[in-house]
Amino acid sequence: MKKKPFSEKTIERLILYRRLLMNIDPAEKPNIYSHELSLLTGFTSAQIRRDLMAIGYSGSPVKGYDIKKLFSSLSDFIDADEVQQVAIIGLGQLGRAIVNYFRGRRKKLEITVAFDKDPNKINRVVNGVHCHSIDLLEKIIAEKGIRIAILAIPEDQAQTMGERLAEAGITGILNYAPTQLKLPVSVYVENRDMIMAVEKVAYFSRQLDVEKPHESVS
Amino acid sequence: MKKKPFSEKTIERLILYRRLLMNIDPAEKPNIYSHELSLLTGFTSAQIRRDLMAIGYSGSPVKGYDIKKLFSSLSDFIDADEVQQVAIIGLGQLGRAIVNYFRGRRKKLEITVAFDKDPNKINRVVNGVHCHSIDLLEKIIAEKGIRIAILAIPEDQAQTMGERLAEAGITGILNYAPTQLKLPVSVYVENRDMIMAVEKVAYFSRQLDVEKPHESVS
DNA sequence: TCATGTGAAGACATTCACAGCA
DNA sequence: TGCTGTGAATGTCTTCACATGA
Repeated sequence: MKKKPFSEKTIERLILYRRLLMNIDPAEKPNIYSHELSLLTGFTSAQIRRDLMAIGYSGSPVKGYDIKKLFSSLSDFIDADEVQQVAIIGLGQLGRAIVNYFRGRRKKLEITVAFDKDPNKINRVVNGVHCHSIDLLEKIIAEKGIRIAILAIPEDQAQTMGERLAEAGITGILNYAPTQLKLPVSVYVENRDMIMAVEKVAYFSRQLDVEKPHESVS
Repeated sequence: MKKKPFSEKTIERLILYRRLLMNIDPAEKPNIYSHELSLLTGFTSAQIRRDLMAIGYSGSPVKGYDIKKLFSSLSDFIDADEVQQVAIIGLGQLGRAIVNYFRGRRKKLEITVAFDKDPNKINRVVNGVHCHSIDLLEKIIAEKGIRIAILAIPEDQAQTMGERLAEAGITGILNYAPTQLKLPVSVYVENRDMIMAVEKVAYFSRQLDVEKPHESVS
């Protein structure tokens, strides 16, 4: 009856566990211990046991976790039953890179349509995805029942486009524009500003340098 | 004497505050209150006051925060004194998109060199950045004293390249490959796997849909 | 009056440490 | 013996709520 929602951090870890398990052949290695997952992920083994407990998966004290079953439990939890369609807005260099990189990587997620305003792209297939005029956004999203969008457009258009997406029925946005979208709480927004990411890395890199200025004298 | 380190989340917020202030003309609007920043960011005003307190900036109870001074305090905190150079590894579609997007956006951060193994790119200027052979990685990073790298290469090469970077003196890596890099703690790694990001958005989007299935009956 | 700065409380997340089991 | 599952403890982050000051 009581379903306490999972935190963003927990979800990220669960997604990571699954990705790591993908690289293991269950025929070669059928089981895995929490301390092994700890080595692979960098999280503590207690953390991992708690996460797996949270999705209701149980291992065996003798064999650890059954990789095949754990993988499938994680997938049941992470994925929807049906394939979730994703729309990408903006087929500039970044948009095309994302489409390219994404295609075929996940069974239950598919970028099925793109939107752009460049006439050279409209009604053409770019990197395997059909590109429509941005004018048809609302119509096509409604027709296809799409709920997820990736925003890869310049910042000055991001807020307006975010609003259009929300209005069109999108409930999840992955935003690559360096803009803090102001949208109703009924839309989940994940920001991936690259500049901020570099700034953050630069900051922490610098902290490490300060602690241990030159490793020249080893 | 005691400097308790800033958390990643705090740093992210500080970077965001600065970015938002960039969009405000101090001539038009010289001051800003914490509750105004709260509206812009979505964080509570108490949170914002604490963050600004943490970097030692004080506002006035009457006028709030002086935008010009706050901006400069934030910059002093976030930025290094000198320009920090950044190397990008991999000039595929994603790498070029990043370079393109990044150039000239921040005064104290500059992508000064790229590496690739494609002979068609080596020794050419791509999107304004000189591309070197990956064979020269260690040499050029040492010569230029670069400490920050962006990894935009396929996952099967990411771990090896991460190790080379660490060995070459890099202390901060922004990793776009879907790989959990195993590197010494003396290197700060920020992962930006796009697939994981989409999976996360898909998950939370779905949670919202479940709570409020169809907004058709408005 | 209304905003800042902040001690204290509260919420949330992680780790400890051990019972229980095969 | 050596793991999982988990109550309890600890640690971290966020918010509350109010003293203070113009």
